[in-house]
Amino acid sequence: MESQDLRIFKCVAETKSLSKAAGVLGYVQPHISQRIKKLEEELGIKLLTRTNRGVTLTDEGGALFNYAQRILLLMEEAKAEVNPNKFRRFLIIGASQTVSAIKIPSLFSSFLKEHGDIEVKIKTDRKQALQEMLSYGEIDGLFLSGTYNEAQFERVYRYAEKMVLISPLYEAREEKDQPTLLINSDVNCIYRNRLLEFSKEHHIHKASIMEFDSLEAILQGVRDGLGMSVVPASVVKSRGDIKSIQYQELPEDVHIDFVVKKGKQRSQSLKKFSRFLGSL
Amino acid sequence: MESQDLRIFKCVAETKSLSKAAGVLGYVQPHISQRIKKLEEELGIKLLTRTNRGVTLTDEGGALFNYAQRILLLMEEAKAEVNPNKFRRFLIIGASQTVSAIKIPSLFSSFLKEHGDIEVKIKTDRKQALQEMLSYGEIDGLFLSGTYNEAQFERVYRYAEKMVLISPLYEAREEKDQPTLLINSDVNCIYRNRLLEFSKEHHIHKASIMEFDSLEAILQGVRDGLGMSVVPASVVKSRGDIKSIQYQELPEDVHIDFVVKKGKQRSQSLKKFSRFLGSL
DNA sequence: AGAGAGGTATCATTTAAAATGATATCAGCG
DNA sequence: CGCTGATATCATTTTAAATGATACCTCTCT
Repeated sequence: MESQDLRIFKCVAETKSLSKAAGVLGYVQPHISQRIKKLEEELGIKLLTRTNRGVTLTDEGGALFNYAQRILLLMEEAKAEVNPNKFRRFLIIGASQTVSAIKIPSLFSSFLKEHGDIEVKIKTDRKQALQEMLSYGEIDGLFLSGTYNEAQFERVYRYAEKMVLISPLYEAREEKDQPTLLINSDVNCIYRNRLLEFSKEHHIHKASIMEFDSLEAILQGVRDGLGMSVVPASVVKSRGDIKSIQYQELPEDVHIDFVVKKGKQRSQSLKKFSRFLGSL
Repeated sequence: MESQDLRIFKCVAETKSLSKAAGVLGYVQPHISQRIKKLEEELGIKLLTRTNRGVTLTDEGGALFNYAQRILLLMEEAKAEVNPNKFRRFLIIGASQTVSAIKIPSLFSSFLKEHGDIEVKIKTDRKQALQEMLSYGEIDGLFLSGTYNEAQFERVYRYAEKMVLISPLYEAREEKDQPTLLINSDVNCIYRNRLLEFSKEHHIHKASIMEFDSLEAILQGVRDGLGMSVVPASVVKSRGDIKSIQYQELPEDVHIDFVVKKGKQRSQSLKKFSRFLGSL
């Protein structure tokens, strides 16, 4: 009985299927079938009852499953103990408010479904501060948009997001010559810059500007008729805000990049996360 | 990192030597060297410091050693839990008083040096009773001498032992026509029978007979001048009894056999014990 | 009843890893 | 200096893992 047998068996127990387990582990189904068979022969006991729609654990299989979990966890722990830098099981990922608010929650929830043993922390800060953290190794990776220090960082994933210009509904709108611009206080924020650009394009010169450091505050400001802003499309689309806010899609996409430090040894967890992003 | 790597590493840590570990595990030395090297590369850390006379653990190696012990123990536990009959880690061995007194202690002490995880119990009883126990599966194996039920049992090991006729020193001897015979109360005891045979050979017909069920009692009886007996040579040789007892080696050896039940599935522990006996 | 979907089992074959054998290297010791 | 007793390297063999093709079973849908 090798630890690999336990990994395979654990996966079979969890998926309740030889073929599903094969899929998850990246093997071909007959291999799983044979490994389990061999394990059963070695232990001298049936671990699974095979049915035409999957398998279920026998009592002994259940007992082995418990042990398998404990043993495999201990092996992970051992690796983490011996070389914490390489095998630690948590990730610290940086992201701006706008990115973290929208994409991150769903992203990590599906990541964690596959890798339940990895802990994830999100650090939200200004783009510049986050880059410094990544540079000093305080965080493992960083979601950002726009330019970044390409000498130091390396992009491992990119996705595109629509931007929308949001403004108050007519009823809520305050009466003024020029609208107020509600922007993020981070001077590197791509949405902030897009809004300022937009105001130039439309010759809104004397607009008053309010800075916020939270996305929620900006949205509430728009709802209350305070002024207009630019945010990721998914912010308004994923909420009930469609009724309380008027929005208009901007023609170009914003690209969100996930970058890591160049040259640095990547932890197992970071590798898994990168692989996960690549598989999307 | 596979469990096999941990087994190898554990053995290296215990023997403090790659070549010794290779010997113990039945591998060739370069293989151990490569496995450890690969493990170190995988973990990204040195586990051993190599010297010209063996190896010592680094701090990280020590940490891994702790985990390895726990993990491997858990794996043994898992097997024992899933199929207790096959993987239980204790043996119950039967032996007559005469055998158990002499050979067993040293035998098991060296067996346990190699297999510290196996528990051993010795059951001492009459030869017939022990054979019944073996037949009913109450014991795993049995040391005996002379004939046994060959249809049911199978010999896996045999060793020869000298017999000695012991008698009191001249000073202690009681004055009688015929000596008293001190014999084991087990009618199947080979020493008992040898003594009775001896007495016939020497035409000692009217000897009085005393039966004892303990070897110690017989020895003490001889010391006290009560009479003569036949015991394994090692009994008198391994003690300080050479001065208090007079002895004479008998010409033929007695053969002690270790037998197990035919056809029965042998537990891992029993297999290990048989292999150990074979290696003597 | 027949065809298809979705699962497991079997088996011959390929591929990768374990294990070996021969040999090199290094340090200590008489 | 040459021997001993240890580890390292490397080409080779042997063994085990993994695959691909295919068979088989049972349930479902038409």
